[in-house]
Amino acid sequence: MATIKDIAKKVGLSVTTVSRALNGYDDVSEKTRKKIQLAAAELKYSPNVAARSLVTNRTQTIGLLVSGLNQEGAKDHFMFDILNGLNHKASNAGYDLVLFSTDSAKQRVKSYTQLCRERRVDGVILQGIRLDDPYLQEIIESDIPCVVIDIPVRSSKVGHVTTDNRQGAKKAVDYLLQHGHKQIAFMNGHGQAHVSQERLLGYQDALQEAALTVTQALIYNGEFSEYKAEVEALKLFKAKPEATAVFCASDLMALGVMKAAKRMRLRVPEDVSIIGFDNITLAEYVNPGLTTISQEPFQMGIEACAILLSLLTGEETSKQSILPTTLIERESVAFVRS
Amino acid sequence: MATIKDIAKKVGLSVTTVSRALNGYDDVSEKTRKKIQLAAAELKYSPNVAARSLVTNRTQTIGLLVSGLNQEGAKDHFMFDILNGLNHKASNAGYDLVLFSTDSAKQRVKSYTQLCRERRVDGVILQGIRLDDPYLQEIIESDIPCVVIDIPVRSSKVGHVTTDNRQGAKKAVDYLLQHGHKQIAFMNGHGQAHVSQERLLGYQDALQEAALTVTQALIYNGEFSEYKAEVEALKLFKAKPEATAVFCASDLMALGVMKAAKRMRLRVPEDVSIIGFDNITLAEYVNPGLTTISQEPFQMGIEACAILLSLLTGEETSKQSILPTTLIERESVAFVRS
DNA sequence: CTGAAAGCGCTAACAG
DNA sequence: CTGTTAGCGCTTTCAG
Repeated sequence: MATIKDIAKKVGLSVTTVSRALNGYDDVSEKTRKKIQLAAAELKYSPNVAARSLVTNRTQTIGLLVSGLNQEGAKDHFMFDILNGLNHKASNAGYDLVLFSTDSAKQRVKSYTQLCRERRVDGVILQGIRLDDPYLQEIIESDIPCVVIDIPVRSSKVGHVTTDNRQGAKKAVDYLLQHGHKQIAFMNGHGQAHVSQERLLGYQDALQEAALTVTQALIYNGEFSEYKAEVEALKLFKAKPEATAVFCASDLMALGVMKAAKRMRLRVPEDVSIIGFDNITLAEYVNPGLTTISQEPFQMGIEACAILLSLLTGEETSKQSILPTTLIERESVAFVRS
Repeated sequence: MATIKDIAKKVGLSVTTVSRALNGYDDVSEKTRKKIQLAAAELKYSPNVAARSLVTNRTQTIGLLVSGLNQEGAKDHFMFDILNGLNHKASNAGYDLVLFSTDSAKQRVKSYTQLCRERRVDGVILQGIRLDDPYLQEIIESDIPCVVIDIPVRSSKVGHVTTDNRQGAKKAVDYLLQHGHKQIAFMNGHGQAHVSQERLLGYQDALQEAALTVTQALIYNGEFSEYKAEVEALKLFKAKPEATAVFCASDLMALGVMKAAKRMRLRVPEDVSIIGFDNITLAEYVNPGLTTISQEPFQMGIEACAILLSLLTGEETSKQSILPTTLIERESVAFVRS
């Protein structure tokens, strides 16, 4: 593999000049630059980024640190869409993405900070991390520029991007309210997700605004899992047959709830209305079509990358971004039967 | 950021000893090793992989080179599943994944070989590359170990993994034949995909075995796009109303064909039977459920990584892997009306 | 406009 | 068991 030295030898110049010519410095005559570029091409030269970053201390690499990357993620394509947005923005800015995935097993070996330091990533984007994650605090407090998705953290070297979950949840419940529902159950995710906390607040906001009382017995946790939600919904439908609607904190869970309804011989939306959150692809294809609150993971990826990039350049911009939601009307919500 | 030198200074030993202690060489006393490890922890030392790879010439990094990574890919989660399998295997082997994504625009700037050389990836996995890709040949002929997905290449430093597409396609058409269909259309992808070529062969095999003639007028190309397939299917249904079944080279295209059928007021499966390929998540949720040939992208990722790893260690194993398919029966195929 | 020299952090002979 | 030395490929003062 040709090095800068080989080029220098070939054209009879010093490595310094070659380096500067190739990096576009203007203190080199166009004539020699041409000569050097030609030689570089002939030798099929590629710069060695390892050598470069050893001296510059920058790697032009962004880490993507994901917890719980697995096949489940194919159904809700949240992670994939974020990756896409990230990649889109990052590659345009000349950065490459390196993927760090962890799970509870691997965490014990290396902390997130370790992972990032070893690879000397210029910055990192965190996704799918729980609030009680043992390594979250450490990396936030480190000097590694990072932006975390769906956890509101605030510090000089940390940004975050999330969806307006509270508002989104309120929209969903308001919509149910407008359809005459008064006994509205809530299938939430779990307590260690910030989005769940927010969506719970939105649920409460809506009910309170409608002068309805929030009853704990109508709130379940489906752990963001389709199957778990189905199991919980079965309990719900048995314990609270008076519930005429359920707001689900994710579309995947909404699918689980629909399955439960079917098993209980409850028709959607005639007997029970269901509204989801996310607007995953399945929501559109499923029968009946799932009414839901859409969020934009692709855009989140874009924004996350933009914030990180500004963190890297030291540019003074907003370090947070909260994206709006929109209600997507389909067929899973109906007016309550009188 | 602490270096090996800082540790050496702190414990009063040479950098060599520190290096060897940390890398688990056995020619260092357990006592000094302990001391060094302690000092390393205290200084929050992380090895600098750039420096290391500069001398070892290995980066412990695998490149994943994808063409056409975009949001469409969320629906068929092929890429995501592969990524998952890859990541699973790679991270267990101590490799990190770096993502290179290209599209027709970016390709002109840097060849795949360039990309890989600069980052000095130890090996690379190629996915989503068309047969007529201008840079495919170059990287295959380079000395970079690589394994390509869904293109059969054979050379000492190149492996490949794919699905038994010909056999899979034959299964699909056989199944249609068993249901009495004789006028079977084929919605293929495009000519620059090896899988399309194979699936076409499988389609022909089945028809010939049944002593039916293959008529070009029943074969369309949907470019693996849902929308394009819908448009083409509309033409098909108009031009060839005698067709009672269509085999689609991807589930996504099958969905497009279903939409076209609906627009033509053709019922699936009563008026027209449809069978897909891939077994994407949607296939199960759609109505009617889509009968299809399943392949295992996650497993492909695993195998691809395994082959690459063996290429890296120079281990002598098979450099190719062809995965079997299975027929998934759902509701989109019926017996032909007599 | 060009070159010499130092050094980024690490590993790897080779001695002792 | 430990240390000396050289060098990976590159950028970056500092001189000329």
